[in-house]
Amino acid sequence: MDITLVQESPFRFRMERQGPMRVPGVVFATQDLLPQAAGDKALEQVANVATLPGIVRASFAMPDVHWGYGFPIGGVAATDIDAGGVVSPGGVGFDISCGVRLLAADVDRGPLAPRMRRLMDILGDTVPRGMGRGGLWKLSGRAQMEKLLVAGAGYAVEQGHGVPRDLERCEDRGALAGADPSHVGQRAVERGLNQVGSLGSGNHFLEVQAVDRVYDDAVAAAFGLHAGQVCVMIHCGSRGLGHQVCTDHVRVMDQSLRGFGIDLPDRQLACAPVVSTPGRAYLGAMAAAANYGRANRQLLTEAVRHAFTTAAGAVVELVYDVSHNTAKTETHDVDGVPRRLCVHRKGATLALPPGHPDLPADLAGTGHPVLVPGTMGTASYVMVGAAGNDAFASAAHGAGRVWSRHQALHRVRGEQLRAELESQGISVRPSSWRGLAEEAPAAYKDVDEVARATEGAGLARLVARLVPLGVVKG
DNA sequence: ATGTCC
Repeated sequence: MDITLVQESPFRFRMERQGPMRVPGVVFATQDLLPQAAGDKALEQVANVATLPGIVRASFAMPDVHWGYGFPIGGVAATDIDAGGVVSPGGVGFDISCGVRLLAADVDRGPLAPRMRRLMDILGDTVPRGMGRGGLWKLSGRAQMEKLLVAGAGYAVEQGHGVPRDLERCEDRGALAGADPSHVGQRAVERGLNQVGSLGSGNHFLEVQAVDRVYDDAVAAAFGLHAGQVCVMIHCGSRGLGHQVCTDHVRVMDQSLRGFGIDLPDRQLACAPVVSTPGRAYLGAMAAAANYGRANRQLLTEAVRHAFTTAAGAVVELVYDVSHNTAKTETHDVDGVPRRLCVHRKGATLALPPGHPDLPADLAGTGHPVLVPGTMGTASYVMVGAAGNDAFASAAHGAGRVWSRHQALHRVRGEQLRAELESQGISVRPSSWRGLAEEAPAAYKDVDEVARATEGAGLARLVARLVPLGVVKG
């Protein structure tokens, strides 16, 4: 297909429907943010997604869009469940329920400074990270795992890992509905037993940050944030369990495609009707893995609280926890008619507008928090859902890669990067030099530009900018 | 993203 984008407005580009595309493509970006490298396949993936059975409105891409497995990362696609719409594991990603949790401390960066070294030492010693290596909580076996897979962060809190108030500030109150552990295979369960409360690797991290700037005082106050305040941002997912769930169900769907008569431009878009045996099985397993990811972030919160209490006598509260790799059943108006949709958000954050019934009561008038992690040398953003978002209430989830991991390794040395960050006053506790180099700030788009485009496109509004003080790197 | 190949 010949991919041509037409600029519709300053932050919105349109890809006309052609060939097997059932809907157009829509990319929210500035010219500078569009994938431009020769051979970049992200926009081709936006077009491929537009061919999926049952897709409605458009195949959307957020400002941080980049190439991924089947779907682009930063892609949003909704299918009509009652009109043969499909669910695709590639539209969620291998790291099911990968997401971000933001915590706010009752201390500002100035007073914390003398305690920062000790705080980072404790976090560095107590936050499990890297490949394998275990987690904070070892589950006893499948029976206990199934409770966690159904109740997510709620099960962790019930078992003493956190306080009930935490759940008030979790998307879906900490548990995605519809989890069916019977569709989570034994290998997935075994991989997950010893990884609850672990960061993993790749782009996952735990950062101590400070609120650098507030754009909306009222919303920031509703979120419990003010300028100068110390925060902690946790970015991680469902580890080996989520990966195994994706692998297992992609295989099943790949084999069932012919039976459903589904023709795809890319085998990585393997999918099945939501209303089908493999479709329901995947969604049940996906929700279970999503809940594992949420419990994972709940356990890591406990390590943060311990470190802040010990190093600084400070109290840490949950601002919000969002997943940015999910497929959720939601009702949206399509052409003026309410439809039950399967909304895939792969590297995209739920961004409900003020007044939406699914918001926590104390944020009902504010809107859904949108957490946009940047890079360890730049900044991260807190945004809030806005009215008029036609991408099914979705927004960006991060900066978005521009260099492949291979390119980053070729151009950056981990030891040198750490020295540069330390000289900027950013404390770094890596798990490997290679992993650090792959995540160099230069490997990413400009997160300030991504946040500006996200607001300009009407997807979400700016609330606060956070800057890193210390990085515990997965 | 991932016991970076069962």
